[in-house]
Amino acid sequence: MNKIKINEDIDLRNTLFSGQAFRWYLKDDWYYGYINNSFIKIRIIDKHMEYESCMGKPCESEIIEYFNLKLTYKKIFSKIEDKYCLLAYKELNGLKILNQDPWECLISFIISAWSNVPKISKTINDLCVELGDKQVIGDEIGYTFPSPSIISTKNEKILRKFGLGYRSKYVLNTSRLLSENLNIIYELFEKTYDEALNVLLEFPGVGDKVANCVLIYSLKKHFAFPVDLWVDRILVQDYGIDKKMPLIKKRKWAQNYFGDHAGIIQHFLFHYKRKYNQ
DNA sequence: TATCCACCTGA
DNA sequence: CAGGTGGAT
Repeated sequence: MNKIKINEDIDLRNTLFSGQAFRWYLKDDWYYGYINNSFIKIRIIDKHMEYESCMGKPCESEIIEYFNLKLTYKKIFSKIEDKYCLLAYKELNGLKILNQDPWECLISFIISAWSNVPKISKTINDLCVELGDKQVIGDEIGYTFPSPSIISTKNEKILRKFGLGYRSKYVLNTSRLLSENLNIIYELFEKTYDEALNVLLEFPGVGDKVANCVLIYSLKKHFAFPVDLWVDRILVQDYGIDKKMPLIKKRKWAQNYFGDHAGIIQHFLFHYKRKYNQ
């Protein structure tokens, strides 16, 4: 059994089921999912993460990167005085913001538009089962997330069968744009938040919310701040922001208020609101 | 620039 | 009605 020593607390349930990733599931005390598009099972026992993957992928360094284990949350929140942030941090200790694969993340959040977590997960899973490659760990079967060139060979009608609905043409056209050169999104790691945001907004089905999700959940832009329905409620109900304020203004207000790690704070507030508040 | 609404689908 | 976007006004 492979093991990684864990220094900070990790809460796998809150981390993997807080709406930032959609393909993890729990079975027999193990969490099954994908890191860099490779099937893996993990669990935490006595300050160690135990894992089993297929043929050495993902490797230890990829897992550490995926869970952002080098980032010290305590340090980030020690500079925060806001009471809601501190409450969410206290209640959700061990929640991590993941570094997912940007391509899968981009398509997943395009699919997430005006939907709900169970349906998003089902749709993505159907897509992978139909178009991805099979991977096996023990008795469990997994499927990789299909590449842009594979999705590009399909048409809107086929994608609708997977339950994508009107998002089908967004997924198809975004895939087509990236099928020639997927590097366009991996190059965003090197770009600033604003530059990367503007590149993402060019893709069909990607607005300010989806782009900011991709930036915070896969491209390590901690300043990114997705304003969805729940975060909007938080800003209006808890921070007294005018409900009528346009979405982008709300986002900028929050980034200014919360600072460099606004996106990380956002995820704590978001998950806390969903879990404990109405 | 700011508001309005169609767009798939399943609970 | 649900974790938006794009197009029109």
